Amino acid sequence: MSILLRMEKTTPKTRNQLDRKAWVVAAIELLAKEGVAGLRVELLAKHLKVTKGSFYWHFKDRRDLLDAVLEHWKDGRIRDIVKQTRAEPGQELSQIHHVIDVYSASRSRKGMMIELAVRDWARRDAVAGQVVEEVDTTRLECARSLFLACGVPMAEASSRSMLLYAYVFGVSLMFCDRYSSDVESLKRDISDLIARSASTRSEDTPEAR
Amino acid sequence: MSILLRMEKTTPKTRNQLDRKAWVVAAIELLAKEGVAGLRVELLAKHLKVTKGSFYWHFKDRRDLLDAVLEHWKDGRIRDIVKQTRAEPGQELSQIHHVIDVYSASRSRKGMMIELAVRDWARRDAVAGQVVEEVDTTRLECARSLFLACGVPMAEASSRSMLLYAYVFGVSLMFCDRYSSDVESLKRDISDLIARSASTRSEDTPEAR
DNA sequence: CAGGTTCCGTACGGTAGCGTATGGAGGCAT
DNA sequence: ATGCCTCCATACGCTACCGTACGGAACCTG
Repeated sequence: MSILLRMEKTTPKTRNQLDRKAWVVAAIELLAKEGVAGLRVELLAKHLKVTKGSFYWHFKDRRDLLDAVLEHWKDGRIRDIVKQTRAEPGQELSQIHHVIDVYSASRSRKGMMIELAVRDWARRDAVAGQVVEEVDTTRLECARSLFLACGVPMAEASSRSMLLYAYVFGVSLMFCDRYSSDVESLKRDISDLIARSASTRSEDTPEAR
Repeated sequence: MSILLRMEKTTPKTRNQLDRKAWVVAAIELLAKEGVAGLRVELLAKHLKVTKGSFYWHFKDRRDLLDAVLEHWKDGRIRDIVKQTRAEPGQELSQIHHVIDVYSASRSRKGMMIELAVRDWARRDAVAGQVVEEVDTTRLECARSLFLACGVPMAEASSRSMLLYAYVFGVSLMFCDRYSSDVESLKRDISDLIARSASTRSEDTPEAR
């Protein structure tokens, strides 16, 4: 009966059957901690309390896993972007600040660790590079549209979008904790620097903050 | 005779004797290409046309090499910082733009590859983290003094310094080539955004570059 | 020239990781 | 119950790498 078949497929809790997604999720976890070079099959299997015999049933080889990781990450990121850059009319400026805040390393540390691991990976792997490029393009377009909605002209909206994402990635691999005593206010000031003209662009209050 | 001894020490061209520095230089080369995980003893020896028997005479183990690489990199970076942030009075603003320009990935690509490799390394290694922190602190202080010389108040000078370096590192691991048709003008605009208030801070010529 | 030192090659044991082959346990169908 | 299919364990060969032991060549010193 196909009904019973589907019931088993949808609730495989009776046995701890691993599927591709479970492997990919665990792989991303390990990727965040150890980097691509540390993403090894047997180590990953140990984390999942199984042997690699299971792995090579679900995946052709290690590269197959890596590709699946990239696809999974790309889909999740792109879904996240459109969710975080969707602003109510008039709320675009605060939404920009929100985006900067979300990516601020201290907040979602785990997500940033994955991000940095993937980006370092992308420096030497063409497939990863392609994925990062697609994610970047989507992010930059979404951020730019936010700036445009604030009245920022096109060229400057592009510049500020690039500055925004380059900053959040760059600051997450700096050690700014020891540099300033008050890191929070420092990051708030930088957030204002990146988004400033979006508020002062209304042709008045040049000194307003 | 100590004279002959020193002559041989200073001109060891007769034989291709390798010293620690030669190994470290080659190691940094490999580090830029493959990352820390790819910095392996036997592979490095092959690049130098010798065997690892030579390596283990000059170094206690692999970690000894890594520490030497970090020290060498740190010294070079700190020397470079003071050289590039030393501005003639009145030339501080253009010097800021120059610093941004130098770190712009397209220029000194190799140096940035090393930089990114070290920073990714520093995310998982305490010693590398300490080195990066020291370099960052020095860089931020030097950049801040440039902003201060432009008349920027203390808090904003700190913010803009952090923004500057976070940007140059962040943008170097993005793929902005496909995003904008004119990358050069885009980067120039961003450079202006980072340094802008330094010029408008003189309470006149708000439209001047 | 004899002896010591410096520097490097060779050979070895040991570990970790990739991928394959094969068997086996459990669920599912007839 | 029997056979098939799914999923995983075990065992194996292979490679790459680390670190050590030892030998030898080139050079210096006396």
